[in-house]
Amino acid sequence: MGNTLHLAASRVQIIAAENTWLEGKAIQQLETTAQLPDMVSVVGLPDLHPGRGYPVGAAFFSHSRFYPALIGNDIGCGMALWRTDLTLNKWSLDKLEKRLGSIDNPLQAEELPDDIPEHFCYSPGTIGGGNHFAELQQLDEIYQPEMLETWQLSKQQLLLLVHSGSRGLGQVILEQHVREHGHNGLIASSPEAQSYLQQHQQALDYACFNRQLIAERMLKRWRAHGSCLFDVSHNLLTPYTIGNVDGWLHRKGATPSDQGAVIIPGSRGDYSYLVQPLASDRSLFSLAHGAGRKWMRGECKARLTGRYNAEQLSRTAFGSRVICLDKQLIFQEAPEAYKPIGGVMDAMLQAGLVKLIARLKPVLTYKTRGNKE
DNA sequence: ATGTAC
Repeated sequence: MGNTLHLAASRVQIIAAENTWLEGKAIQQLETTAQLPDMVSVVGLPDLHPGRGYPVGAAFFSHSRFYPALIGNDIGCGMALWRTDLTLNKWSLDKLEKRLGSIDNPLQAEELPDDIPEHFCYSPGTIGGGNHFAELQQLDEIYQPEMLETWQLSKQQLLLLVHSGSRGLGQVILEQHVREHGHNGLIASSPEAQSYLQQHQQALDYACFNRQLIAERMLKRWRAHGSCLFDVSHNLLTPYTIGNVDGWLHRKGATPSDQGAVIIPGSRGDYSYLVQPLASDRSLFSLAHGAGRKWMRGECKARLTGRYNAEQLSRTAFGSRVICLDKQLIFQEAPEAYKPIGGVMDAMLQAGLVKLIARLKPVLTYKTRGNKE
């Protein structure tokens, strides 16, 4: 191949600004992943951070073989943004919080449509743990008013953002895969690959359906109505042709830039940005999926415990509220544990990957009502 | 990340 040298030089790309801070371990993981057999190129996005062996906030392009372990257990995890008819004039924060109650218990069979696939049964209607959340947001700054007209969105209307995935289903799929194939990946033409792709699709479908269940469940508690503006996954595998290579695009915490408008959320105490992606092969058609962790989960409590208690962490600088009765989790998910979203956006703007549509700020975040020490 | 493994 005539362009081997060029390929070798550009096998690992990182989208970053001068002030983007990236953990060394994450870059190391990115470089290690780039060495996997049949890997063509990898891109670290500005929210790149270490994961279990492989980094999060990255896209990986391979040919003839793909790696389910790169997608991880939460196949189909993503963001759904809903327009609602809720306004802060109609409902106080107190009332919204009270009326929402708990959505920690899975919906029962009788609360679900009866024509759904059998595997849509893993804790339906629940958001799960970790960085998952459901959040009411309010428009704060508008850069492209015409986009909001297209969505028939006024400044008073609250938006509902749901970040969740395929719950136990993706976990079962990955576990079975790793048991049988370890981390060697699958030859794309093999029957095993076809089988994984079929299960992967089921997980994508379930994750999307689950986000809809969550949104509808919340709106019902508020006696409100809404409609989904978009639903985009950031953990998925897609067949793709890039630079004349027919291969496989793995996105792990990487938001697609080829599916229309998307949202890049900050931490629960930071802004979120609605953006119009400008698709680019330089970023493997991907964007950051959020702010990216700054601190490891295990160290958050010790780092913050002298400054805040759990109660204080349930209120943010925006005056928004975070419903999270799990004491460990609220420290792990504190705004300080994440990078500021501004820097992530700067890196993507400088790289010409996005055009801003609007800035949103949090109003009420749901994590869990499960009371845990 | 996970109807969590010990």
